[in-house]
Amino acid sequence: MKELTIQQKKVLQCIKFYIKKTGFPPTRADICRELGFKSPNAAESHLRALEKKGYITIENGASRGINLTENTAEKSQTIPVIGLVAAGSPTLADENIEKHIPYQESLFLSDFDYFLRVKGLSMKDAGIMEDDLVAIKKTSEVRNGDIVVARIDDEVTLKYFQSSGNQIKLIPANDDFDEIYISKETEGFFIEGKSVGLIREN
Amino acid sequence: MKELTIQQKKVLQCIKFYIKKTGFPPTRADICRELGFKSPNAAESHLRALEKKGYITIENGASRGINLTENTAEKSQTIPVIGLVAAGSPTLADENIEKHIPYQESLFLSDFDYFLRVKGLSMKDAGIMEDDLVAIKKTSEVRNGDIVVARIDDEVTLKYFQSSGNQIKLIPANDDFDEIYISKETEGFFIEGKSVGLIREN
DNA sequence: AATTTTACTGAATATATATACAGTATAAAT
DNA sequence: ATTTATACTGTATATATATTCAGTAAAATT
Repeated sequence: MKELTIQQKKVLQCIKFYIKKTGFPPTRADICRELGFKSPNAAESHLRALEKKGYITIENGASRGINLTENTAEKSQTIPVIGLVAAGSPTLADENIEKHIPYQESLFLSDFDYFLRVKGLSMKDAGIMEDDLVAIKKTSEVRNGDIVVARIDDEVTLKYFQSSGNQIKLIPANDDFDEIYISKETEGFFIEGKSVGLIREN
Repeated sequence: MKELTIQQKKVLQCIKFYIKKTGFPPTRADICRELGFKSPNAAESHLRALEKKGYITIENGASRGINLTENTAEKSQTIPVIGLVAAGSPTLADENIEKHIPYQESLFLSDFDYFLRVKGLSMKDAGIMEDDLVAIKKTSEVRNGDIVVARIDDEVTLKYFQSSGNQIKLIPANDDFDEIYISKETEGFFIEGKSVGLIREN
């Protein structure tokens, strides 16, 4: 999608805020009032620019006929929370789902698939504490230094990822825990995904 | 909340559907078209009934000025993110607001007023890292062990709170930092609020 | 039995609103 | 170098829209 100018961003923010506040979109005059414009045509032309760039649609002739595009409006959804149990993989199967919590798409910088409820303190020095919810993006494409969800047979752990050649090192962020060395081809070894965010509910 | 008649339910559903479809509320004429009424006053009086029963609010004089009540539509809101700068208190003044992020009411167990962007590692051992967003509830009622936002003159810090008698101890969660001892009556000392949650965006 | 609420039609109207037109000026793209 | 996009002010206007008033009629409430 085409980039917006600073003023266009302001107008778009203004529309979002107005809808949140009132429940319906602003008129040209409302936008002028909010942003200090003195002519309704200032708002009009910004709206047409936003329309042209695909951020909104405008129903011609309708009052307040502004509609935020799907990309523009943050949709609220629910996302599952999965318990990190010693035996049992974090799948999206019903029996593993602790609960669903609401979230906004743009909460984190990257999108993600589920929350993992952390047990234990093996990633303490990375600021990941017991009962934290780690946002996990399901992917096997991980890079050195990523915090990953690794499965070894039925055991699931959250660790730093470090690979060199054929060997993978899973490094805890806590001196009380040991590093795990494993070969890429090991039967039952699998990278479930990586951490892209965290929520602490206390 | 007072019960709705079948027709009133139809009108309410019509409004919800129209908003979902178009992004903005219907006019009286729109409702008539959708439900087959021949007079705009049919819609008008239904709207006033819905308003009277608390399902919607109507902004008088505004076109499409229909707003679904909180009970009627669960709205998502935005909450400000405030930078924790060495000099300058975390107020909700515009100049301190980094950005707004969307959130759902039930994201954390407690409600809160703003997010504080963490600078430095003074609370590292509590799992609070640089650039984390700490959810702050504005209150001066804090208990020993709470993580609080304390202001001393223009300096704002995030620390564990510990009080005994008239003396307050502000304890970092990092051995590299020193504890702060202060009297309750100290001029310029103030508890801004306490941490009730955390978000890490990486 | 009397009153209020619901559920409309139909007509009228003040005003809220989108939108076009005429300008000015600067920045960006071709 | 010329065109296009950005970023407005200011005026004007057709029409989209809320809203009031006058009725009719059945159902629910008091």
